[in-house]
Amino acid sequence: MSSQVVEELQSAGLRITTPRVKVLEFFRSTESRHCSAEDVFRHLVEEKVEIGLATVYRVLGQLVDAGILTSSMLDSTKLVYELNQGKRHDHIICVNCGRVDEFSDPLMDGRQKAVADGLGYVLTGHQLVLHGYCSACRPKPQDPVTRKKA
Amino acid sequence: MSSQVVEELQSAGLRITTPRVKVLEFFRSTESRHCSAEDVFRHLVEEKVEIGLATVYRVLGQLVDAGILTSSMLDSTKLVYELNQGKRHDHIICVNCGRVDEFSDPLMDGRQKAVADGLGYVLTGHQLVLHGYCSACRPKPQDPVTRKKA
DNA sequence: TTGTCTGCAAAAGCTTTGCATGAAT
DNA sequence: ATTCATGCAAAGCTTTTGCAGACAA
Repeated sequence: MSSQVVEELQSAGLRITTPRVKVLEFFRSTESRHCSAEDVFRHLVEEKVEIGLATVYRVLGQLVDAGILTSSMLDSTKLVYELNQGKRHDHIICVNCGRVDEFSDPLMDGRQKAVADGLGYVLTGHQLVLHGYCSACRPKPQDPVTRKKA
Repeated sequence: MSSQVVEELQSAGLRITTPRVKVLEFFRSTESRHCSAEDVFRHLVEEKVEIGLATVYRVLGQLVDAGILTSSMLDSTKLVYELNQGKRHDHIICVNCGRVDEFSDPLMDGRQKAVADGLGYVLTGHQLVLHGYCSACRPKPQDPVTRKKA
């Protein structure tokens, strides 16, 4: 049980409990940055951690409140959580394979602020997800289907 | 029963039924452009229309498929529907009073495409909602709370 | 008539909550 | 010893689906 994780929980004012440690360790160890509550739950159950789904939801909420995780609605059906690495970002998701990439673009932020201003609003935040075909899924020039006959 | 609505349904290839007519007439008559299924259902029930919530959902889906309505997730808990007035747009919602405004900004679209390109994606769509304080809800210069003492 | 639609009730999918037990400090 | 957290089951919300009866064309 990583002491880094323990310290992180303590400085967030959270008691050290198995569910909290395991959930946070999971995020620190997994390749897949974006996980739903169900994803986390299944992973932990596979690792023989005794935990309830309701607890996973509760812990995820606490970690978000503590600023350790962030959550976002990537697909309009469920929340996904990821480690908060400081820099705010938005997501782009491949409509074919589900791959998710992150980005942050000051010029886009500027446009959002300008649009809000123009409508008399003081911008406080936004929710943005781009959809498209990632480089692996989009038709390529040398693709048989799209290549023109000689 | 408006013949305009009837024609609209017919050219969409939909049979003329009471639920379809009533739902569409509701959108053509209401001030509030953005309504959830529940909103539509309650309004119709108040007007003594005999209709089931499941039917409202089915009809809304059909009208969206027909391009007569569009739907969007403004608050991450439920879909809202609105008349499709041709021009694509995004929304900005007041975090205080819930007011919704619409906008469309070519420069912002340009940034989205540029960002997608930069990540190797072919952009196909997006989901965007801005959040902020509308002109009525934001602190104004002459506001007692914010005005500096002389 | 015939194929489609409706209403109702039940179910599905994600998330939250009530409650008694159990663990952390 | 207290206080807080957990697990389970039940409930909440939005949306979908199964089905028998009802309706449009």
